[in-house]
Amino acid sequence: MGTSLRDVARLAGVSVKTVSNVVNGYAHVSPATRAKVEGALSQLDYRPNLSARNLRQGRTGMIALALPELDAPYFAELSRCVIDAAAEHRWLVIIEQTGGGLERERRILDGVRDHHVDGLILSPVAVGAEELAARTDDTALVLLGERIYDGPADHVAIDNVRAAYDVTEHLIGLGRRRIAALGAQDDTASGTAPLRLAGYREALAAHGLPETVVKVDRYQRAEGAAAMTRLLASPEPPDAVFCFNDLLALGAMRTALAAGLRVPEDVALAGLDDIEDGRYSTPTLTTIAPDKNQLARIAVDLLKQRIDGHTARPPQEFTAGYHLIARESTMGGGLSRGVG
Amino acid sequence: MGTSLRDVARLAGVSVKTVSNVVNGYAHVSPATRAKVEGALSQLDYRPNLSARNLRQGRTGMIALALPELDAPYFAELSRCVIDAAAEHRWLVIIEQTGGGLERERRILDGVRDHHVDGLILSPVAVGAEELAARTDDTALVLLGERIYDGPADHVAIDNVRAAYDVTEHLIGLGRRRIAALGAQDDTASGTAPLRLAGYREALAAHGLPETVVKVDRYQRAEGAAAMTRLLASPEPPDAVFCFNDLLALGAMRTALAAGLRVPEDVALAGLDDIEDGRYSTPTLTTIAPDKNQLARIAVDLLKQRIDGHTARPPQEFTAGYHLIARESTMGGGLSRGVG
DNA sequence: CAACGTTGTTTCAACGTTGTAAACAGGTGC
DNA sequence: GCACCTGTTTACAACGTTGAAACAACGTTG
Repeated sequence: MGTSLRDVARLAGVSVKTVSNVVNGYAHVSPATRAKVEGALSQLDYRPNLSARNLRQGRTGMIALALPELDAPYFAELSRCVIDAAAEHRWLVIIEQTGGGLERERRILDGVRDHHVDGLILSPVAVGAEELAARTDDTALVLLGERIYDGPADHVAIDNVRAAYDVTEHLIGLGRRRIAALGAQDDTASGTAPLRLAGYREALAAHGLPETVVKVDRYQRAEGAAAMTRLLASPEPPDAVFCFNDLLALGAMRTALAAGLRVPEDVALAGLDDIEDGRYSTPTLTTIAPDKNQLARIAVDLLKQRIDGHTARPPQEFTAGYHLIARESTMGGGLSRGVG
Repeated sequence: MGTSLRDVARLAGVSVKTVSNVVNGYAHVSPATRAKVEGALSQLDYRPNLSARNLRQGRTGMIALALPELDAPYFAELSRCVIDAAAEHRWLVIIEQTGGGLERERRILDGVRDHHVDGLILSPVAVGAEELAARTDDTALVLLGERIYDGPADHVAIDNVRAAYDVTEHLIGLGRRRIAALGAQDDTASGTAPLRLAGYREALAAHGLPETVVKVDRYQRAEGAAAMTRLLASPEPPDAVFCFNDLLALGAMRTALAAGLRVPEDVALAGLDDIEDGRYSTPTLTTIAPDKNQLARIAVDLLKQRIDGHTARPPQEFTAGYHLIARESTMGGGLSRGVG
């Protein structure tokens, strides 16, 4: 359908390969022919056929980004960063949604060849280290956002243990003593939940405080709301809750306010992710802000290295930065409270 | 790199084309050879090379979805629906972010051929009807979510005028009399803003009520917050505000609560989009819920028709359903109020 | 001036797939 | 035995591109 090199070559009166050379910026083309060819190129409005180019070169110029759900704000924001970072390498990004399920994560790991992307950035939830090690596909792979010990692939994340420690210590520093953790998960070996839990425990232990842990199935508002209901029903409700992500925190906040509690006076709340919602909730949400752009950039750059063939290098761990943002849900100063 | 038809053919002792026939489910293959070939296929774990197939067939099996920003919750949720709907046709989706800018929208319209996607679903913001009509690319195109009059492409959206009318009437029905509209835009001919404004005006006119209109540049929380500040500073502040999308409403809510107002007692707020955030804000947000799945499905199906060659059909308009969800930000019953 | 390197251009083959058309086998009917 | 089906399989070419190698024209060097 579109114009091909053949058409351009015919019009310019040169060979197909010469046109190809001009298109690809090959050095040794005489100014005269180059001018001729470029004239023909723009006259016919030539666009290279990527399928053909990819077939010839064995590359597709596309990478896949597989994450649990696009409509979780954290992942949407992260996706945006990845797409932007990939654009710098002239890569297109195909987004796959795993739903956090083992079955679909497996299918994606296994089916990368189907789509013929050059590489895959996976934000794993269910899949574990041995699964990963056993995969037959040798497409470049980078893991994003979870820690899989001794995994067979490069990995980027923030230091989840330290981040959780920092949040907990922030709450302790504000004088809170009954600090609950909301967001633990049924003991999956992988995942960030155990790491965040570890950081929380370390901080409490360092100050000799007791721990309260509430589990959830998924990191969604509804789960946060439900878990908070359980917490408030306990004989000694917490005076602070560290939620393992912002969505849980926003759900918990909804429950607390609806129950007539003041946030943070009666109960302080903190999350992790720094999604935009938390900047506009009432009260605004204290959180850990991972450097999403850095995460995305490192992931993309690592993938690029793998794809370009530096595959000899053993899998490595990379850590992106984060910082604590103290807002009204712990510091107060906001004007919200429940109707007592 | 991967196994090709050639390898499978060699192993099965048949021709390449026979393997191709088996892979593609061609009817006239004897059970014996089919069995042989299928054995070889699974033994070698064959996966078709999409680049080659696409080159041969002139199709890529991918569509592009171009929208302003992936990290606006409405678009993230919509993307999810589009990806799911596209998956039913075995299409992959490449997401392009326009930032709502004219320049990038133009580049995408013009550059579709670069990526060699089979079709494009565009959620236009800046680009107008005449731009669209002038485009040289003949790739299948469906417009999503905005109304471009007499556009040269199929178009899907909800009935924005009626939706805005419904929200406004909802507010009137609750006894509000000073109802402001938040979210008008500098007179761009295209876009949904004029439509929503029209619906708002119709409803007010039907009840002989005065109008107050506040403009914003972008549909983001921060703009909603700022615009609300301006509204509250006026001599006669509104007792209800219809925000043209949920993000604006959440920003406005933040400002109202921070100013010590009770929502909805002092000022009722309504939005449009039904993003998840609004179900967990305090108070929860009254809104119009467009049927996002239906929007996505219609858009994808239309694109499929265009791609499959029913191009003779003139461009059409399609309307997806919506419904009003009355929540605490207008109905009350929530427990949130500012500190008076 | 012969051998050689450089620059500019072309020819050729191949990437993996599938549509077309043709070849082939095994019938049936006459 | 021949023409004629139907079902099954194959050879060939082509999609648009680019690496490798070949070639021609020229300037440099020994």
